[in-house]
Amino acid sequence: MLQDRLLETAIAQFGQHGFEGASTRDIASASGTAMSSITYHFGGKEGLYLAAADHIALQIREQLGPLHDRVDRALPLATREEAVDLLLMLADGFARLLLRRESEAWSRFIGREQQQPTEAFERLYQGAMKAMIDTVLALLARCRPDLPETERRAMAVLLYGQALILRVGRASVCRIMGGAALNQEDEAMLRARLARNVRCILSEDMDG
Amino acid sequence: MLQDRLLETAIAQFGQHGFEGASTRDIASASGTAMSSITYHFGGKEGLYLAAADHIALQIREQLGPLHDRVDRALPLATREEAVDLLLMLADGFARLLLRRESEAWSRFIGREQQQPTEAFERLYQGAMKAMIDTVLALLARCRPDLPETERRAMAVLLYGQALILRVGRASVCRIMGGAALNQEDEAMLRARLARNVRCILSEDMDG
DNA sequence: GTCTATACTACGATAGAC
DNA sequence: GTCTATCGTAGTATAGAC
Repeated sequence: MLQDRLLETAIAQFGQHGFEGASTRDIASASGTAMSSITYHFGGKEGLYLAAADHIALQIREQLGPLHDRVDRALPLATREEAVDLLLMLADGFARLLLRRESEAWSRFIGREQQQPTEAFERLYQGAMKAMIDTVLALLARCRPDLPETERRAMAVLLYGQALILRVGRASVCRIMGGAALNQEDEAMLRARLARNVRCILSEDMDG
Repeated sequence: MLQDRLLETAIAQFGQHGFEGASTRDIASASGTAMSSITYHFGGKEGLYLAAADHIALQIREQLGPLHDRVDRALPLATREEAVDLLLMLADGFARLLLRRESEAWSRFIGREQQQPTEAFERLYQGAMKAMIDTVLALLARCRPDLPETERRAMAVLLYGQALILRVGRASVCRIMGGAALNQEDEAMLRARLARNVRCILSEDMDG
């Protein structure tokens, strides 16, 4: 489908060069069509950009939806220990997603929006991120009822950062791990260490 | 100084719009000069970009240098507990830097280079990041001699992520904390929680 | 629906006046 | 050193053919 091809190309190009750096001519020709198709289907460059954001939100929902649903269903009846396990599952699912090559294109797109939010960020947030964050906060409330709400929110932020760095700071991550790219063992170790961190933080001495 | 004014403007504009999105005309006029000054002083757009990267590395060294030196000097004689405290100091210094408004401009610049490394990343890494990472790894070796080297590197990555999210994922951080911007209490809580996470991870049960 | 042709704007580089 | 003027290229948008 022409529209989908344009969207995929747009995500890659906008992610790589930014909104202003990407050119509609290039996006169109890389999709095997003429530039004016973009005007026709999306109304222009900006319409294409927003449609790309919606497309990304949809992809993320498709990727994490099943896992997310499973966690949401299990949450109401979960004990504290089960909630810890659910959060570990969710964190690992997210980490796996961010380590996959396929996430590179759209994560660049999101990365730009994080630092420079436009209307597209609102679509990404409402379309994909909000539900996930709410679930994480609910899980944290179950795991650490001893902490004030604000501190649990801070925990969610820092947890999010530990996963996000795997994609957003990839250049540094490779340097720190000591190679040009991440190999299988690096990825396994990062995921394992993330799990240990989460477990450790969630089971921290509750007098604290 | 005209050069410095151009560099400051360039960091802001390159960070905001990317290399291709930023225009030398705009950078020049925002610096109160003509575009051809860029050609004269930096040889062109690319020269300005690389000089901007060097300028950022210098700024970071100036900001974190004193703290970093203090830690480096204390490290050789530090006990495990003292090493934990040194790492906490370093992490908090980094977090404070990333929470400051001034870090916004150059962090956007670095953020782009992280996902799309060019020669500028090499300069940033060699000029500012490498020394910091080495110190963190040395501190981790002191704190957690029980862990294999690779796992300590993974720890460094995840620690780095927890600080970096404060700047790089700011839009999400604000949403999670529940406001349009971070207020004093949010920042204090994020820093406190980061410290608790670090202490918790470093003092984790050493059986493994 | 998709393409070609064209209009208009803005870009970076460069030459030359001061 | 800094500015103005100009050149060639590349950007988006749009009208109209098919």
